[in-house]
Amino acid sequence: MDRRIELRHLRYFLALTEELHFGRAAHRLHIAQPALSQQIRQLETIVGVELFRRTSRSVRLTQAGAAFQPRARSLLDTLAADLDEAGRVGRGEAGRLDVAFITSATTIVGEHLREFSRRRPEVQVKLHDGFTTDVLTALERGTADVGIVRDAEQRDDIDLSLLASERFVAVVPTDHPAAEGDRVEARALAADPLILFPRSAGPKAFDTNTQPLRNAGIDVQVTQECSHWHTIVTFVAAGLGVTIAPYSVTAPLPPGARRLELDGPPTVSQIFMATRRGDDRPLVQAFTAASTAGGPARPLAPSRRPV
Amino acid sequence: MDRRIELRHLRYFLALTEELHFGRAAHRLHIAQPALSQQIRQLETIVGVELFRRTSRSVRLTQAGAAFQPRARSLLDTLAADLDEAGRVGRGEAGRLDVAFITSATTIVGEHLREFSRRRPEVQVKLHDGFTTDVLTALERGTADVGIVRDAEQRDDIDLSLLASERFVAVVPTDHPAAEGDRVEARALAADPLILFPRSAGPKAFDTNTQPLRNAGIDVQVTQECSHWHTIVTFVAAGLGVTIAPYSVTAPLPPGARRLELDGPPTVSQIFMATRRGDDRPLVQAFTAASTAGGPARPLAPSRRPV
DNA sequence: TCGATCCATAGGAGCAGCTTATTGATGGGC
DNA sequence: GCCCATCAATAAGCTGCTCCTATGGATCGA
Repeated sequence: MDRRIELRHLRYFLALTEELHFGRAAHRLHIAQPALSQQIRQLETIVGVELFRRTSRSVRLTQAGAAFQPRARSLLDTLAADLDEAGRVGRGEAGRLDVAFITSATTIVGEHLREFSRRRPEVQVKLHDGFTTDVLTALERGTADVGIVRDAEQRDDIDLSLLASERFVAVVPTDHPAAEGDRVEARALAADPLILFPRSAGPKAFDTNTQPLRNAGIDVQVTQECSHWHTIVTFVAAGLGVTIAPYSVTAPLPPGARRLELDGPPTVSQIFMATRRGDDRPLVQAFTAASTAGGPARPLAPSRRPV
Repeated sequence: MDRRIELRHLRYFLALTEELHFGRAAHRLHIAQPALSQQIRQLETIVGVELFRRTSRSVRLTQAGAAFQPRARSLLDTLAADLDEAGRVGRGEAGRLDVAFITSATTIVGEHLREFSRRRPEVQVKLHDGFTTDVLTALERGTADVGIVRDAEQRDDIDLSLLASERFVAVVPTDHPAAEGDRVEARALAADPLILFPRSAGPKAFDTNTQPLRNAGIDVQVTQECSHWHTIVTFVAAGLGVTIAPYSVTAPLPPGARRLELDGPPTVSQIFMATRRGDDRPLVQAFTAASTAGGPARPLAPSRRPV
């Protein structure tokens, strides 16, 4: 007789605490009265104490029963909420998403995030900024669920989906000869020292970034290597050289630097969302899908499950 | 197929989250592997999401499963604690006890309470002080579980058990002729105005309290009626008259009043614990029993129930 | 004293959950 | 490259628990 407690016991117990009448409580539970008597008795042997004091004329809660009632009630409520929550997580409506992104994409990530949060207000997004290598490492190791990188190369284990494109622009010191106009031809920068991130930080990104110069027949030589765009444009403003940068990292510019549109065949920088290949988790799917237009993603009336 | 969730599902789910292997988890649960597969599948249809991603080589938690695990764990732990608590309440080892007592018994109630709290540290005692009528009313109405009264008369619906006895003493102003000694004969107070509570506040208590005077052949006439002993002895100290009081309410006395032992046949005031007749709740029994000597009331190793 | 009410008990039936046996898929070893 | 080991899913039958109906027994009002 070492039966274990089941939720049935709690459900029956609570019905009886409310009705204080075996017949009515049983009716409400859609069972016959003897079944309820049995189960309540069983619960009492499990707990080891009398929960109801009954005569043939009345049913009253004992102190132990009175103490147990709110706890049982709360337990069932909690469980219902937990099931609901698990369901939402499973459908990608709630949960936590780790997003790793390169610092130079902060503006675009922010825009995307605002849209995603509107669609999935219950999802907690954890952000991690870093260099391209950090982002990819986080993705590989599972530290991040989604990575956001710029001009990445294709890989077997990673899916890329385009998040945004933006043109490259030139950034020159305000005392540069070309700084008086709004536009510049790449070849006009041939003699200037070039400030840029090291190629090792992202070969494909580096090559894309310098494409306008190579299109103009310039032999690309980086005079000053910096890791952060913020540092690069600051150095430009200080008159140490010029750079070619994706538009979004040049707004705003520090005083002393000036942005110029590039003449010639347009080259774009592409920002990708990167996910592990085969990662079909709903939240990941929802995040990458948030850039595409679409209706509200969550059902209007979340179904409440009986417990 | 609208089966309801049961604790069995949670127990099986948790075992599987820990083992991440159907065979081992089933073994630990003392069931066969297919039974576990069935129940997990059933749980998943109830929740509406996949909780484990399984291949024939591996079993992994999904995000929904990972989100549900700590909640399920906590639910079972909570339930175990709740059952434990209900058991303790049922055995009178925990819970709440409402004790109504007369103000003049404060000292004795305090002593009794200290002993009771030592024995039942988990019981929360709620105290209500008032006059004898308040105490009895609270007991009748169920507002109080135990009442503590002084020199009460027997009643059909209330059980009395003696808590303490104490002698009566006289209290006189320090300028009273008898105040020079330590003792006094009751008849020496015959001419003094008597300060006491009204007889209507408790006829039996009043009669007991005035017994020493009546033994001395004095016709008892209360000159000044007060409800609280504190007020009575203050009036005595102010020289308005004398009184006869149970010892405990005369310690300490305000300046200006002096306590004298009474000569003659001793009369005692009895303090009773009053309970509703037939109230066999363990806490009530334990409280009334706390005055009698006895070992520790709670088992040394409370049994932990499996859930 | 009789009847009504209501909880407990008794005995039987149906089904949920368990069992063993087997299938099917995956991955490692020779 | 084939075979075997591993492991979860499926199939089919059995067991035991929960529920049922019928009845007993206690209490209260008329």
